[in-house]
Amino acid sequence: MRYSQTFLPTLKENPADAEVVSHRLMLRAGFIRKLTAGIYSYLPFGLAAIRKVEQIVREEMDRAGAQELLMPMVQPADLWQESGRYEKYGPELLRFVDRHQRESCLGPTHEEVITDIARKSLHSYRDLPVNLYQVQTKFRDEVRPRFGLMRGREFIMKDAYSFDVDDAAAEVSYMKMHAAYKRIFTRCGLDFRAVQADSGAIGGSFSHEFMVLAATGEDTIVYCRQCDYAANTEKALVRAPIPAANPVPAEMVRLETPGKRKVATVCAHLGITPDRLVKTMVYRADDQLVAVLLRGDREVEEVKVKNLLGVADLALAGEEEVFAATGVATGYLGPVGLSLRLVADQEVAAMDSFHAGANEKNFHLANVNLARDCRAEAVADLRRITVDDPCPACGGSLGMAEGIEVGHIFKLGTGYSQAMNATFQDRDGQQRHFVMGCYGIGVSRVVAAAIEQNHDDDGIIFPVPIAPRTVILLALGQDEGIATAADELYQQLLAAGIEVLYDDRDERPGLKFKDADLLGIPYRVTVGKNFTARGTVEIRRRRDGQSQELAPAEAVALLQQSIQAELNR
RNA sequence: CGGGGCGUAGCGCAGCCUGGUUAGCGCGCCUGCCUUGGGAGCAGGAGGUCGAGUGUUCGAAUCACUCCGCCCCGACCA
Repeated sequence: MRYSQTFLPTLKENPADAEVVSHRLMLRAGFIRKLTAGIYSYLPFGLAAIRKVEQIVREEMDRAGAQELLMPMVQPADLWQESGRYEKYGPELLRFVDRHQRESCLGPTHEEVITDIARKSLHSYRDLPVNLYQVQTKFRDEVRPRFGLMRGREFIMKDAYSFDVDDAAAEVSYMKMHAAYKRIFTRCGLDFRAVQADSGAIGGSFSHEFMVLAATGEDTIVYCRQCDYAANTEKALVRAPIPAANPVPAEMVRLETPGKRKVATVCAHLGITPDRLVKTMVYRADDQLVAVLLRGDREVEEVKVKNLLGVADLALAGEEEVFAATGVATGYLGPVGLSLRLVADQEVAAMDSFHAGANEKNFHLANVNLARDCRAEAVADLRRITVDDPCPACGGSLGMAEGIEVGHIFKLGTGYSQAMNATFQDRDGQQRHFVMGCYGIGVSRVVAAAIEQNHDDDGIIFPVPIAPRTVILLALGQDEGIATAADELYQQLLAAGIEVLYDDRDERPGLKFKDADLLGIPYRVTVGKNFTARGTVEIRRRRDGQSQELAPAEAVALLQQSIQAELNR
């Protein structure tokens, strides 16, 4: 492919509305263009990278025994009403009516459609197991699309759905996908972690997220330095603390703390450390106010609170709201005699005594004991895990990292098959519900994540397997001999089966180098002054800038070999 | 949805507060010369409903109101 005939509109300057690296670079490298908020066109090179990922995904899904199909994007509302999600899904589901006034929606995911297919066409246990997948554009009307392809409203996703006769078989399907996902992301050349996304309420872990490690990740994960435990921090369980040695505290004491409302200032005033103070955070959980008790030096993990309370909405309540409900200004709130629902972190329950607000302006209490002095309706793990906590699995030491979620697999069980009455007949003639699993990969996000993880100040640094082209050939200068040699080398590279972008443009060297770096093509071959002088061309690796001078024929052989080696990794 | 910011040429911006010639600058684009190993130089040129509407005014990119769009920060997810 000749650059002079390629649609590759690179930008010298940074687009104003792109903050994140991958977004900025994809725009600058001419990979994508925005149509409207969260909706992008994929230009030829952006599409090429996406196709590379898709190809790897297809190969590995097929290898794992899954079969590709393609389902509609427009879906009738009644299917969603059947599963109950038409109400539950919320505004992220884009709804509309067609000319016949039929309610419809754009598919954000395809459990309903696939379950409908299964119930109509899978009738016997002999038909199972089945795993069907598609690579398709999804639409989710995200509250807040951002970061280019990282969180678009329209995005390309591979989604797979498995159908099994029972739990054990479903687990086998699940493990196959887990293994396939590992292969996929490894083959893409990404540094990733598979993390637990749910902590085994059913006696095992049946949901994993696949995280590409990158500083700009939206999620934080914890991992163990001793064992293979890894989890999204939101879901990482904190080990229950050992209860205090002396469970019989002294009597409560009222202490004056004038104007001291923050943990730090209260502690300084009282001469204690934050781990001796318990803070009372008030949340609005759906429509109710709930107080959450937590050690002063800890942070609430809102997902855990949400799960404990079983609510859909959780947000810190405003000061006025809290005052209206309790008559106490925030900063002096405490668990003793508080008129709100009260839940406590397990750590608080394990303390023999602590300091807390007195529910009276300018006063705090000392020697409070949860069991003796407060009426907590629940004690649970409600705080965010820290690197100082022991590994929930083995007690080892933890590390933390930022990650981008590119894949998510989980066992669905019979939720959908029951709601939609999808059954098969088993060996004994019984009708039974399919045990399902579903498995997603954000294909377009994988490309963005790859760039977040692999770039420098000059541009993208693609891993070979997902690079839109593996080699960029530069012809520098007007010299006839150089042009001829470059043309020849181009033909040789093509003949060797190498995907090469041949920069044959009549441009100055600096510009060509800059574009080559920006595009992130793994190998650059330059035919220039050294060819005129010594008959050699330069091969330069984008990742580390390592370069060498070689005769053209040797260059072709070396490239072929290096590329193959990286593809087989 | 709440909070903050921005809409002026393909891209990045100035001009607006303090209304008043043909609305500017850099990059990119076109033509010519020149140049060719890290985004060259010179000369000439094309390109604008100043986001939209309404209003104030003799006069609006500039002031007011309304609407639309986009970006960033918080609650969701591939």
